[in-house]
Amino acid sequence: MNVDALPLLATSSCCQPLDRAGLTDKDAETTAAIFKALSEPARVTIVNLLARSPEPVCVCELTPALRLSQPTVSHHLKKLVDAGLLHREQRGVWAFYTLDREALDRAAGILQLEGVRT
Amino acid sequence: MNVDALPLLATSSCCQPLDRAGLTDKDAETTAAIFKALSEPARVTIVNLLARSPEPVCVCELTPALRLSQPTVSHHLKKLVDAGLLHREQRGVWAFYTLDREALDRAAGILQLEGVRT
DNA sequence: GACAGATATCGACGTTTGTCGATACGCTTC
DNA sequence: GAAGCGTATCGACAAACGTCGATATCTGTC
Repeated sequence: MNVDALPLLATSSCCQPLDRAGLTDKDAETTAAIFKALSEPARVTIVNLLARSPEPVCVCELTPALRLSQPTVSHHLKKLVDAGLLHREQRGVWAFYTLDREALDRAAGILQLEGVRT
Repeated sequence: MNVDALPLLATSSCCQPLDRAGLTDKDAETTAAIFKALSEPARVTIVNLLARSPEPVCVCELTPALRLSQPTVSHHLKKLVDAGLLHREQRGVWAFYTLDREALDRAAGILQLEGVRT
């Protein structure tokens, strides 16, 4: 199986807590790439808009909300899809995007350490 | 109170779930900045090393582990401190760093949506 | 107070990234 | 199949970033 072809958040080693032992260079790279997807204000806003909608959201609705050009919005959407956080769905000429809430959950899991808390 | 002078993860509006309404441009910027701190493999490795240690860790221990130059490691540590994820402690000539586990928890909270799950 | 060692800051460099205009692609309709 | 529309890709550019060598700063020691 070609892991590199999958969205980051679908790979097997992507979502282990940050306090696990034996973190390889590749693991660190994968984890960093996931958070890099969320490291731009425009992409945070996209996730926010999708998180608040129970239905898939059209690009034609995202573009004016972000006040960015259409190619730039498309660029950010691709980054989020590549990271595994969003799903794309074609409806006629329109493209609709959905937030993968489970993927977001798994990303949160990376930040939840296993150690006993006081 | 000058919020800008505080570590990101200590500001009041930093850690609200990503599905809340009324996300401003500034909120998106703050949230993105937090994840940007975790968007580099070297910094992920630093957090991993600190998460696995119950004691503060010396820079002199981090530098060889990261296989990066001392100025570069210092640079990454500063980024993580500025984000509010790490604390710095001076012990003689040595600098020790500690992971702020509560800050990491709050960062995880951003990714945990409040909506009812199916 | 001069010295030695650990860490932070500075300056410079190449790479990556966000942004946009222009253009290509895919779908629907006539 | 031609035209129109929504979206993705391409090419270019400026800004941001990671990296390192050189240097400054701070601390403890003699």
